[in-house]
Amino acid sequence: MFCHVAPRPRNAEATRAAILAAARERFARESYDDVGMRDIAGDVGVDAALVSRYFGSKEDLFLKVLDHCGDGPDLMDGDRATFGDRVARQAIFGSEHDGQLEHLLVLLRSIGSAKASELVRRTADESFFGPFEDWIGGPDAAVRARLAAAFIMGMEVSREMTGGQTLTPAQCEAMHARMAVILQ
Amino acid sequence: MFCHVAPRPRNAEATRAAILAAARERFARESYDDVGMRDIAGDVGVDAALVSRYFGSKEDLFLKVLDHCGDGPDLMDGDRATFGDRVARQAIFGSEHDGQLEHLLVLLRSIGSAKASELVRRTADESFFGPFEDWIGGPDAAVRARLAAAFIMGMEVSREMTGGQTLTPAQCEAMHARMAVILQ
DNA sequence: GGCGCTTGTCGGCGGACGATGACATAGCCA
DNA sequence: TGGCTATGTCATCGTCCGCCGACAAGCGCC
Repeated sequence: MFCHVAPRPRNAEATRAAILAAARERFARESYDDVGMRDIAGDVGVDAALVSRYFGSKEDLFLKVLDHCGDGPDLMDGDRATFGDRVARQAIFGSEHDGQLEHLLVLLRSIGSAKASELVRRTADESFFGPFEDWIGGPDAAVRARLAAAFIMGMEVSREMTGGQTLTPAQCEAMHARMAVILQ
Repeated sequence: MFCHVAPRPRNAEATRAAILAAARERFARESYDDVGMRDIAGDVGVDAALVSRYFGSKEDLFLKVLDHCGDGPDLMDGDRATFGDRVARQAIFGSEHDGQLEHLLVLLRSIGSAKASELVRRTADESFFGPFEDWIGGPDAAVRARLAAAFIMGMEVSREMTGGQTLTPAQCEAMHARMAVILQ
């Protein structure tokens, strides 16, 4: 029997990227404290020491993830007109991969851990709120960006806390859509 | 020199209550994972082993804190008519002791830690959302309660993440007040 | 083929944590 | 006063974590 798994090709660049992707996924699903270097390394299929070697410390890795928040699908992708409906659906019903909200989830999970919170505080503005404000545009863009982000994150929190047993999701979505319209 | 601090009087009931209060304070400020038994014990001025003895495990202590969420000042105290303004002010500007929002903060901090999150999921409904729905009243109380709670928590998250550098808090508050009115 | 650099693994160190059982002491009651 | 129980402390265990230095294995080059 060949009981070995296929060994990862010796490609530092690809391995680095895979580690970063796995870390991003983990940090979007669990808190900074709950994610261990061994977990991330296990996802990729390498040793935990390699993660330390490539990214220095856990803090540095987390910062790298924050830096790359602009990659992949974004909640700013798509038509402005359908923003409310689109985002409300994801925030309230979730999605198998939480695609567009992944960046916000990373920020959200950092709440609590003093270390991660501090790191986020220094980077959230330039890496997320700035582009978001620009995308929203119009008067009071900063205020409306923060209100929208707050509402989305709060909805995520609420959904996780209650496990989604609200009996009227349609009304929830309708109200959220209305709120989004108001913010727009 | 009398270099000893005044020893705590031997009163199990009072000590128990002090531990519970300190734990509640800690859990409202830091995440479940970041709060250590030694921290709580240190706040009260007792040994960490005593906390374990009185409350069993850290989980049990956390559950006790959740049970006593109904004590003290509550966000449901006060006139319904001023609910939006009052809560918006605390959520956006904060307060030295975050008085009325303390319960929500405990719930909020649990996000991330898989253990705490699971505990909250089982108790949030009956200990918080239930009374909140009853207090709100009217049609779709459940939906509106969750929307309001989500918005408040999201605002807390946002405030902590950005460190409160938004330049137009007055407009923020005005918008939140309008939102509260809409929900009401 | 053999050398040398890159890529990755292994074992372990030091520290923090929750939990536990043995021990000390204060305060009450006879 | 002398003992007894409630109250609190101390030392320690096992576990998990981030991190690091030493080692093994692949791959290009002469």
